[in-house]
Amino acid sequence: MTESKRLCESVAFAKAIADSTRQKIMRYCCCEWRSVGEVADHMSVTQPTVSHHLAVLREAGLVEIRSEGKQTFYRLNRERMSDCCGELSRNFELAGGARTASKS
Amino acid sequence: MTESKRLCESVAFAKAIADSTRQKIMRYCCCEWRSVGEVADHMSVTQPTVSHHLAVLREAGLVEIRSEGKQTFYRLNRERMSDCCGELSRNFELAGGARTASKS
DNA sequence: TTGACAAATAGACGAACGTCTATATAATAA
DNA sequence: TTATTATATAGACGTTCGTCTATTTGTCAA
Repeated sequence: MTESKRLCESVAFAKAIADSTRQKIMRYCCCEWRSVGEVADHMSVTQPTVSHHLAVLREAGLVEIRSEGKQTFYRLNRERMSDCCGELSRNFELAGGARTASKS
Repeated sequence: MTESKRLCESVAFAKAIADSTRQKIMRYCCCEWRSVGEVADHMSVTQPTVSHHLAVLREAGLVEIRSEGKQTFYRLNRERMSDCCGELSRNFELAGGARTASKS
């Protein structure tokens, strides 16, 4: 993979997480499956706004999705998160990169 | 430090690196001191635009500065970069966090 | 099928952002 | 001092982004 491609992916990752509402959602969905309604109740924005942010995270591959009846559950994709953090580190030649990322 | 404060810092970090021009600058200044003019010559944007981006990176603590005569040299602050990546990992409970970050 | 509920989508609106040109500031040389 | 060079700042302009309300889509129960 070329360097510019790698930078491009790191930029996409950074853009996806560069919002406080989204990071709050990520934190809330870090370790448990959460329905859209649950997330909206937990925060100070409307349900469509939550849906919008979840879509941004989904397009960045940062959340996993599971449907059940009328509800849709989201959970942070921690492996992806780890990979992205590792790539970020590697792009700027930090000492050894992040611990959990290895495949390139 | 509170969780919301931690999230806030991760958001600020993400915003600072969430631009392709800035990441190109960071990459170019990763391992060598570079003057503003050098950076501008290396890229496809004007000198004031480079100055603007360097100011954003400076305010986020992501570059170090050194003045010499008329010139100003910038270099990526890799330790800070490492700390921010580590904090990002820790905020979302990745397995162990980044390798190089430990103090909290 | 109809009604109720959950989530997604559409469209509007203001704020924030990236870039530019023009200009100001600072340091050196003549 | 004046001219020159390097960088920063100011202000304008178009684009992207986050949020909202209104509506649509999808799923289940009666």
